[in-house]
Amino acid sequence: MKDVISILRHCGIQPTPQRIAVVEYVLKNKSHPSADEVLSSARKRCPTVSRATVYNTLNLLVEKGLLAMQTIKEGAVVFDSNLEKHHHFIDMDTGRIYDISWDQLQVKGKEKLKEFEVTEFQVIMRGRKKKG
Amino acid sequence: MKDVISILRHCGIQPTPQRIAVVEYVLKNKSHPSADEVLSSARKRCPTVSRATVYNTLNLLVEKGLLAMQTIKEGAVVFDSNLEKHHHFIDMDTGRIYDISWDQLQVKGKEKLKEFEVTEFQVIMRGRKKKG
DNA sequence: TCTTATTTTAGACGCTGTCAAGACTTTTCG
DNA sequence: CGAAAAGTCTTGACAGCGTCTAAAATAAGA
Ligand SMILES: [Mn+2]
Ligand SMILES: [Mn+2]
Ligand SMILES: [Zn+2]
Ligand SMILES: [Zn+2]
Repeated sequence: MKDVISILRHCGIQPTPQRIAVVEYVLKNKSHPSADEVLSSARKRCPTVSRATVYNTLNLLVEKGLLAMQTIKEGAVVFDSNLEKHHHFIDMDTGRIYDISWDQLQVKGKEKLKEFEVTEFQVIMRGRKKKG
Repeated sequence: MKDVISILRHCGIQPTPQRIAVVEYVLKNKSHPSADEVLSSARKRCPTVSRATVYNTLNLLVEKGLLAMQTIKEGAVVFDSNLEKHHHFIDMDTGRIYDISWDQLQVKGKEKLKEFEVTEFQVIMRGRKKKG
C-alpha cells in the first residue's frame, strides 16, 4: 500500500500532521469507524487535533474518492476504506460491520424496475456472526 | 384497515389522544417519515403533543411490531408502516424513499456465507426516479 | 371520593455534524 | 531576507436528533 503522504500529495491535499493522523488511521482500517472513533484514534498520534479538522479531512477524502461513507447504522455515519463495490453484514449483537465481497451475492431484477434508474446498490444483511 | 383505537387496544396500549394522533399518521403513511415529520403532523390533530410523547409512541409501536424503523438515510432514522419484507430505492435528487416489493428482486448466495447467520436482509438502491 | 398507576410535558442533556472567526503555518515574491 | 498572501487548524458556537427526568396532568381502581 502506498504511503499516506504520497496519496495525499497525489490528490492535491497538503499532508499536514493532523491529516496524516486521520488518514493513516482511516485508510488502513477495515472496521468502518465513525467520525468519533477516527477522532479518538487520531488524537493518539496528534493529541491536539480538533473535531472540525477530523470532519474536514474525512469529507475531503470522500470528495476525492479515497473513502466511502455509509449510512447503515443508527446514530452516526460510518467511513469505509474499502472502495471496491461490496455488500455489508451487520452483527446485531456487537454492532460490527463486515464486508461481503461483491461476487458472493447475485442480485437479479433491477433491470425490470421500469420507473427507477439504479446507479448504485448494495445488499445489507443483519444477523449474527458465527463464532470461530 | 382496522381502526387505530382497536389496533392499540389489541396490543395493550392505551389509546390516548396523543397516541392516536401519532399512530393515525404514521401507520397510514407510505412515505417513510422521520420522527420530526411525525411530530409536525401529529400536532395538526393534537397541537400540544410533545416530542417525547412522539418518540415514546414510535418506539412503542416498533417494540410491538406495528412499525419498522429503517436507518437508510443520513441525519435521522425513518419509520416504515410497510411490514411486509421489501427493498428500498432512494431518489438521490429528492431524498424520497420508495418501496420495492420483495419479489421484484432475487438475491442469491446468502446460504454460501458460512461465517454469517443472516436473519434479515434487504437491497438498498440509489439513483433517480424516472419522471412520469 | 381518595388513592394509585399511567401518561404527558417541558426542559435538560449528550451526541453528531456544520460553520465562522481568528490564530497559526506555509508559500510567494519583492 | 522580510512582508504579504494563501492555506490550514483550532476553538467555540450552533442546530438537529434522540433520550431521560421530574413534575404536572390524566385515568383507573377501591
Ligand atoms: Mn460529513
Ligand atoms: Mn428511537
Ligand atoms: Zn464496507
Ligand atoms: Zn419501506
